[in-house]
Amino acid sequence: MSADKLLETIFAGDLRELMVISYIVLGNNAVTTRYIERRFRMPVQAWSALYAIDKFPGIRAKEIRHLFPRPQNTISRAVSLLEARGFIVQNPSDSDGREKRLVATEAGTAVLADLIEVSRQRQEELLGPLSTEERAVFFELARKIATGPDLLRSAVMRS
Amino acid sequence: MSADKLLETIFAGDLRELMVISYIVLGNNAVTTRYIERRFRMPVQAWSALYAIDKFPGIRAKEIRHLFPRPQNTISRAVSLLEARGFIVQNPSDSDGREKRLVATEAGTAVLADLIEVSRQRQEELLGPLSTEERAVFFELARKIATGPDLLRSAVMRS
DNA sequence: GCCATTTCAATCCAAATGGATCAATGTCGC
DNA sequence: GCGACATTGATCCATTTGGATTGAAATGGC
Repeated sequence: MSADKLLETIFAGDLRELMVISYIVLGNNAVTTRYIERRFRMPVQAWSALYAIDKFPGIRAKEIRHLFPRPQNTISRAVSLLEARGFIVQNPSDSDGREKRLVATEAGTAVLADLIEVSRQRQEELLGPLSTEERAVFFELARKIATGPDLLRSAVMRS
Repeated sequence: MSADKLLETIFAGDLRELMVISYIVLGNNAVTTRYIERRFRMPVQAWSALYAIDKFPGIRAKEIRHLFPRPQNTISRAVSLLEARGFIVQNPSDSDGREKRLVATEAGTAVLADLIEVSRQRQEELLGPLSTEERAVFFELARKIATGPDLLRSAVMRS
């Protein structure tokens, strides 16, 4: 059976919304993750962290998790990598000796600019099939889902 | 800074669409993957494969990749696991000795019914913030993105 | 028909992942 | 101000991941 036919059937089932989201993300990751790892020698979570640090100078590691919900040790390692590359510095917090305030360096901001530019282009490509209005609607609906109460903690899948 | 404030800022940047999609998926995966691994002792890709096999009896391993774009060895392992559990059988193809036609067993169909039900409930929860109309619009736009020409192969991120 | 090339799926193995634990620091009850 | 508990971030280590290779089978060129 052709790929199109297979997809059509899957996207007609009860789980269509989960399926289509999963498909977009798996497909896009295959392209994006590989490219970023090759070009920037950096796992995706490292550049996500750099993005967060640049946007919010002085952010703490645990706050990055609010933006990119990944395991804690993943963030910890990403931050170590960014420091080792000279893209950020970790300043011990004045008010709490456990915390480190993370700040991007000039080198970090510079590499991030390239990352953002290629990501923006990729975003345009990905959203190419949508008109400007559709794109705005899509974002607004996705934002509703993202900020809904049950995204991070589920009643039906409670552990 | 509060989690809400952080998100609001990220969702206002140039990469807002990528950010919101990534946030939904990372957040949902943290919940879903863990639950399914605990309850069904099965990685997500195994139940995805089972879903595909049940929907398309006789499907070949490589075709599953058209539905769930994951590395080839991942599918191969998932199929082995499903066979070891007695959830599918692999019938050598008549027309091509390399291929195996995959078919779900009764046990496979039974466990899949539970998986589908809990996933459907999770889907309702996740999409709770949307009205019925919004949900239909969201799906239609996501489907457009998913079936667009540049999802699986990128010009700006070509490797 | 024979050999080179392609395709399907399994396997190898270095690297990444993430749950669990740990050490250091802070907070709270009294 | 002392002991119990909580929180931050680093590290440990068994498991998983995925790019690369392999082996087996099919296809194509001649």
